[in-house]
Amino acid sequence: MVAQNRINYGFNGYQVPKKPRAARSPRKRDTLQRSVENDRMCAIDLLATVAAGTLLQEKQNPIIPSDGSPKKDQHGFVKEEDEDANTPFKAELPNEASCDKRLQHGFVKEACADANKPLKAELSDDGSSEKKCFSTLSSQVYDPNFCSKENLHHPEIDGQSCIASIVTSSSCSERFVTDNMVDRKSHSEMKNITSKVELGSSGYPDCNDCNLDVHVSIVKDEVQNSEKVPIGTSVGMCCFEDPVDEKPQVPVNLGGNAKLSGYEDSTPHNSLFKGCDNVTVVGRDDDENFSGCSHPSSKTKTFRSKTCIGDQRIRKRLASKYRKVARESKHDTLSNNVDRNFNTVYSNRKNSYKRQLSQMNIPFKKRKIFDCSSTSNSNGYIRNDNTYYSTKNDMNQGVSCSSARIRKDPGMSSLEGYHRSALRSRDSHVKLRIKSFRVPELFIEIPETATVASLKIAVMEAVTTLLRGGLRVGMILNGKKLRDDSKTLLQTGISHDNALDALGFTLEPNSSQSLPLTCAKDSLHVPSADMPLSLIGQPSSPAVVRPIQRIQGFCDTEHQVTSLSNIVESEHDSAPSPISTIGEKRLTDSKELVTIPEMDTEGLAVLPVEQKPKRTEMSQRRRIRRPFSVAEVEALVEAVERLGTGRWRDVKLRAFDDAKHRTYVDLKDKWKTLVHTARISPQQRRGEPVPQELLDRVLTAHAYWSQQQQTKQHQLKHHPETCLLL
DNA sequence: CTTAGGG
DNA sequence: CCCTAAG
Repeated sequence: MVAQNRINYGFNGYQVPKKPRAARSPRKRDTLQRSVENDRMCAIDLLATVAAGTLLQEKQNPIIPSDGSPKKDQHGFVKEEDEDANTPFKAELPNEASCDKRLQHGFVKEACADANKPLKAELSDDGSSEKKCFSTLSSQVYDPNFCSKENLHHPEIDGQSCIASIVTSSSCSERFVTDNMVDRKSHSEMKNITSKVELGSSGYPDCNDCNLDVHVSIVKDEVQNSEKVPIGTSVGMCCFEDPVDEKPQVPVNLGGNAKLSGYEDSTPHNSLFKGCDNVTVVGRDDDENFSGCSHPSSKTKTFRSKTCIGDQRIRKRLASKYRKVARESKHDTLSNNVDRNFNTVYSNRKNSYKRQLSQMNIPFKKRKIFDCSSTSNSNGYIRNDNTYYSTKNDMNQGVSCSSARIRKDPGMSSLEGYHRSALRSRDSHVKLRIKSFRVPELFIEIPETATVASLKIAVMEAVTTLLRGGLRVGMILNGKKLRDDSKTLLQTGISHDNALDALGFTLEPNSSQSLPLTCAKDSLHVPSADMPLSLIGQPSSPAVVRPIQRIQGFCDTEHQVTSLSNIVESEHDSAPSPISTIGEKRLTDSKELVTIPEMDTEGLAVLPVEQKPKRTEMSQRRRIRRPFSVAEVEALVEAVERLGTGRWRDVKLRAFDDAKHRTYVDLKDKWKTLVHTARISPQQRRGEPVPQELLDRVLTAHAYWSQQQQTKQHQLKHHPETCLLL
């Protein structure tokens, strides 16, 4: 609309803008106007505005839970800029993840003010109930509003001991963004990224998003018992869980660990906070550390976040939706090993999808927040980008190995889902609990006609390949990689409670060749209608195995468009238009599921992030190549004819406003290539042939606007005053 | 953030 | 497409 307003140039010929760009540009005009208005605005006005906003927020909050189809917009998470749609976030966090999330949110606040507000609002939704529930224990801890790192410092908070202190959690979902972002810009600032909430928490294993990150929480354990009493002791009151939901919650996969399995059973009832602490790992004396894992089983308790009985209803609804989604995704169950892996893949895909959706909706600016992905970016860190192996899913041997390194406890073998909390006990031992480790994503490429069995095998192979090289544990403290292995925990400061939030663990490939790991982005691949499968297998992702799967039903039928590429791309920053559409739609349908992850992404991550991404990673391609279709070219040409070159933003708004994956830079680049293409002989042209007619127009327009530009410059040079007048 | 260009 | 310098 903007573009249209401004341009009256009918296309009878090209018209030269009469005013300097600043003046012409609606955007700028608006900005100017706004600034003027703002200046006029008095303090009172501002206050009024703020107050109104507050009220609005409050009002909105309640709505969410009740309304089956909440609008994400309300949350206002996304602050958006024009182009970006509202980010759909879900307010409800019935899952385990929610716990983390919430906790994280509190932290997030500190980290990002922006995200903060919205988060708060959302949290409050559930939060209210949550608070109540937990109030007994310690409302503060869970209260998003109050959550702060400081809380961590007060072990007392948990009535019992350690629970709440989950400080850090990174989310997986973010990882794409983060990675990308980080890579791109080596921002030193640590941003917290939260990954998605585990959907699985809702009880759907497949959906767990949690797999992703490493959640580390360090709690100071005042209590001598190594066992932690989960806050949930009194669980009955607060947590109610749907039995259904419960199952999946187990974040950690304890492949084969009986204890763990037991954990599941116990969890539902006991754990107040699920997801938060799934497993308690008691560090032994080993300096090295993790070796000792305590048993998770009976003692393990998870915090289930949030929901109170009142919310049950919501949860159920979620669950059903979730299931539905799961079904669609074809993720049905988590079974064992292979199956699990398999599921993981699917879930990942799903997650990716979600992530993608979320990202798509998230304004670019906001996305930056994610930059600091928890673990991902760092050098040599394993990039888990999309793929996380959920806790529940046992990774097979290979995986187990990796986990084994971390913990000696066999039960803990799952890569993901470690919660590690550190507790400092009387003997000055540091206890850490690792919630989860991210596993590098795997790409698998397989013919559509392949059997499920073959896919399973492919996944297995990918995993095996990944692990074959061996993994090592990396540690990140305060955003820096801990390289000096000889230092004591005391020396590094890890022994301090407050260091917990800054502590992260990563699994890194042993060999220098971590390329696959690094590269792998997302396991989800849904070919889009317009996306040739061939694109999928691009070098951009040197994953071990490149997956090409056609997953239908993942999206609405009509929208099955999601393509692998899209997903990947989305992670970085843009989402394909088709997808976005789908995404929104989907979100609407099942806000909860989708939304939640996003939220996590945005604000939660507290994990330390590597500040300087590796070169190798940086060099990785972030977006998938998406050739312009003839239709797109035509739209571009048309827009440029009218708007001219040099106004790419306007061109974008005018002709590609709905194509989120086409940035103005893309358009500019495309124009550049079009001009080049038009100048070379048809024989030299590659790719989808562009009608000569269009190319001719390209040349014409290009010539026209180039001259126009020159004229303008000339005028400026010789008659600056004239220009000013204009 | 946008542009403009080089890679 | 990516990356960046400039504005």
